[in-house]
Amino acid sequence: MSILQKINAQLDSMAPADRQIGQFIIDNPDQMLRLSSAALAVETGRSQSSVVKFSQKLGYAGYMELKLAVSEAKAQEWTAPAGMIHGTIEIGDSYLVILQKLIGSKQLSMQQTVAVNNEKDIGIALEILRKARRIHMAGVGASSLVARDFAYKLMKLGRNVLHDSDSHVQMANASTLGPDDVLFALSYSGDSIETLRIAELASQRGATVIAVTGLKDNPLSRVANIRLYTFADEERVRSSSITARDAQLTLTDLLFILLIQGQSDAHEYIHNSEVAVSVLKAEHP
Amino acid sequence: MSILQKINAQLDSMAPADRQIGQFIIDNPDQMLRLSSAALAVETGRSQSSVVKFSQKLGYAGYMELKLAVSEAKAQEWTAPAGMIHGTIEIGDSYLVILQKLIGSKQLSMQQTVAVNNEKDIGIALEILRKARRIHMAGVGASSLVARDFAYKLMKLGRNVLHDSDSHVQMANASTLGPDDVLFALSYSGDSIETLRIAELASQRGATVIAVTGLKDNPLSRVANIRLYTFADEERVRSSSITARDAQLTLTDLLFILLIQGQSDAHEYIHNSEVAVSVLKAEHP
DNA sequence: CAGGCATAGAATAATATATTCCTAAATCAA
DNA sequence: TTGATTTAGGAATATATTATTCTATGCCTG
Repeated sequence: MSILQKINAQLDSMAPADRQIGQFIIDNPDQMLRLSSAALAVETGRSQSSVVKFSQKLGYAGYMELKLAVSEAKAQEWTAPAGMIHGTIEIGDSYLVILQKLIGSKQLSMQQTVAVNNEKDIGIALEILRKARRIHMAGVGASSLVARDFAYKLMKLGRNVLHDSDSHVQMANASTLGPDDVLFALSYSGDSIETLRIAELASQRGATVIAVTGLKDNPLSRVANIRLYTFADEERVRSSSITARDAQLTLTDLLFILLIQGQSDAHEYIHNSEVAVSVLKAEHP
Repeated sequence: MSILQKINAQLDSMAPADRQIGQFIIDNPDQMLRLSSAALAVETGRSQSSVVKFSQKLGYAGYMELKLAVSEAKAQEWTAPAGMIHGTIEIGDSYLVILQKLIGSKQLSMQQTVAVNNEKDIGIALEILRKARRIHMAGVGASSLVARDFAYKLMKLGRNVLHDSDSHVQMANASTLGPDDVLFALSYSGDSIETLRIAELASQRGATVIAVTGLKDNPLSRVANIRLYTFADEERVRSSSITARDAQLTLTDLLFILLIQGQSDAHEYIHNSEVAVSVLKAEHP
């Protein structure tokens, strides 16, 4: 939690002088960075000592430390954008605000997604993907596109991957899975009926099931042997699965990169696939 | 460019005292933030005044300003990760380093992509998409997935969109386009032969062509009426089109959000599509 | 209503920063 | 080579900033 948010949260339980100082900092963090404690006191109509005490009450050694904390918070704000930190994208929003909210929530989803999966689980999933005789990707709707993207990438590494956007075909394929095979199932809600049934079938047939779902408890991850999670910032970009898709892509990209790391001939494979595709490029660019 | 990089770049052309101070700051930025000018002088074996002068030579009013700049740079480092700022993901990299490099380059691509397209061009593209009788999406390989993702989204808004992953089908469809129609063509390189031919055909038939390509000059954007650009940080995540795809998605997501903003019944459409899909969800989650 | 307690400003002490000044070394010109 | 001139860089100092202590005031509680 950034210092600005922290101040904001505590604002109500503060004494008048502190509240006034805190409010000013929240409203004008940039200006505050250029003010000395005395100057800030003048701006807020309070005393210089109150400013210092304010800083100390927040747990900092003094005003200077507070300034550093604010500067840091400001710098991270472009990452998780300015002002209305928890705003949904609204009808009246300006172009710039929409931009910031969109980028901000995309970034948040990405960061949280890598944060909620610990290295150990990722490592286990990698090991399973490495050893798999055959990998089957399951996912419908938006998740189908992520499944396909991941499938393409694994194919580039020479892995034996199967994916079809038609869930009936997926189901038929799942019926051929065996103990050495892996089902990689994607569903943000974790309760898409087709994906769930496919996972159940794969599980019955002894295949290892890796489920990539949202954080809350869901049927799909209950079926799975390995559970990986995605975090989507639905708060800000409501009514579209943009961030859920970004989170899934972040996770599959990470797995892909890590697979490359562990496969010594990976770059060779990728190079070959690029050369092959380049035949289909225009000759004079 | 961050202040740490700037110092690093100028290091060679600095006088001994300044070089020593600069080196210390580059090596221990965290520590530096907690040191006073005098304390830093002791650490580096130089005088306090040299520290202040060092700050001023870099263009800051004084030591305090330099500290703020360093703090900011440090804070942004998690965004564009630590240390080897221009490193590709290497074989020996640790899990954390890979994570940082991956997230960092994803974020960079997103930020740069919104930065390279000015509001005016985006606005024109939106207007064209709004007025289009029919929108045809073209794109092969990884771009095909982005095209499909964007197509799904526009369908949710009730727009008349066409996409098929098979380039022959795309070409056949393009042959039916007319002056009121729009071809939305995606290709990072801008020289995928199929996409290019489809765009040429669409253009001949009088359709408006919107091209989404990388920044460098390319055949596809030359054919187009409207040129939008994507920025991919291929530097760090080499040998895969991860960031190029992220950039394309960022751009199409932005267009989608902006279309929603300008269409009063958009949320209704989306709501209806969600209700419709929810029939396919498991009943007891 | 007295005593304790919290608030907050004034005054002051302590620190930190910026400037000035000075010296020694380096560079340059004749 | 030598004297003039510049430059680097530290010591000293002036200034500014920050932190602490002290005190007045109001407020609550017993």
